[in-house]
Amino acid sequence: MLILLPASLDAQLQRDSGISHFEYAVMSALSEAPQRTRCMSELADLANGSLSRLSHVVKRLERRGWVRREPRPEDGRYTNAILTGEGWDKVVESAPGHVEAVREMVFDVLSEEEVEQLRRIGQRIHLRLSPHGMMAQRHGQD
Amino acid sequence: MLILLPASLDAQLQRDSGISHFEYAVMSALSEAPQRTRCMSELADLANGSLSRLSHVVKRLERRGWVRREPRPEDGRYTNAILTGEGWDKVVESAPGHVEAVREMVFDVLSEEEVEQLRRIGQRIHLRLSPHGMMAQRHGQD
DNA sequence: CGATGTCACTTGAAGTGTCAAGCTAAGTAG
DNA sequence: CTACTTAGCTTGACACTTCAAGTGACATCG
Repeated sequence: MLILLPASLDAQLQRDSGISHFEYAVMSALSEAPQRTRCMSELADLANGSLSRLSHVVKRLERRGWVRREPRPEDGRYTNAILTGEGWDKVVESAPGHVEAVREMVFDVLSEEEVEQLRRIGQRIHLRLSPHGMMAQRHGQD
Repeated sequence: MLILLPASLDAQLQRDSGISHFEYAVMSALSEAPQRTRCMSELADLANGSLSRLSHVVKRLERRGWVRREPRPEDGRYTNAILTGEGWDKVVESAPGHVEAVREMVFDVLSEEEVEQLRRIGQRIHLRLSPHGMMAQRHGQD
């Protein structure tokens, strides 16, 4: 399940929208940000990827006209990635299909009770894996 | 969680044993087979990968001395992949660390009850995603 | 003011995955 | 026996990820 589910979700996005799940995550994170803008390192964290990977991907998204980059005015070390109008349209066009796929693959086959159980289980495992979760480990509490 | 867990498991294997999760799955599937032997297409299914990907990976495993290939005697279209002695040792050496990682990341943070819930939930989603699961769905095409 | 350090990011090369095309062995029809 | 089809697998080109090294902007210290 841990292999098939991510692969299936990736495949749906690739098939229906021509983008990878990572690209979707990046554009989606931008679409929810104030000014549709975030700096690269923040974006890398949100999309769960390395800065290097993000840099390559944003270069491709820029080439496709969905994102543009500019240095942050008050500190030139930061690079702001900004979702363009076309990028916004792309997210709006891709999102419903992706959400529907998640519903079909996951929520449709579970009862309401199971959804709640999965939420708790996922939360615990996620907490254990996130950097913060490692801290809490010794004190055995969440 | 769906992003972090596979990534963390991959990272553990890469760090401690120098192999990818897919390579581990391939060698593990061979180690459990009669004669430590399976044909390529069967192996691709078991490891949840394409035949092409498997072919490339087995070529690399062969170069590292962990697997060898030979045509099946009674039907030359099939290629048998066979785990070597060294390959067996590699699996035996890698398995405990990987099993322990899964335990730490998943089972340690869940109660017995939650483990049982996760088993049921995983089974349902897996069934929905596997080719057979699509059939079982009430004739709904997508 | 210049040297040094750090931070945020980019780049190029090497490795890996994917896709389409090709190869060989076995089966089938005339 | 020849021609065609199918099954199982391999290959090569291209795209993506990763890793190590590099760049430029700002901060600090003498």
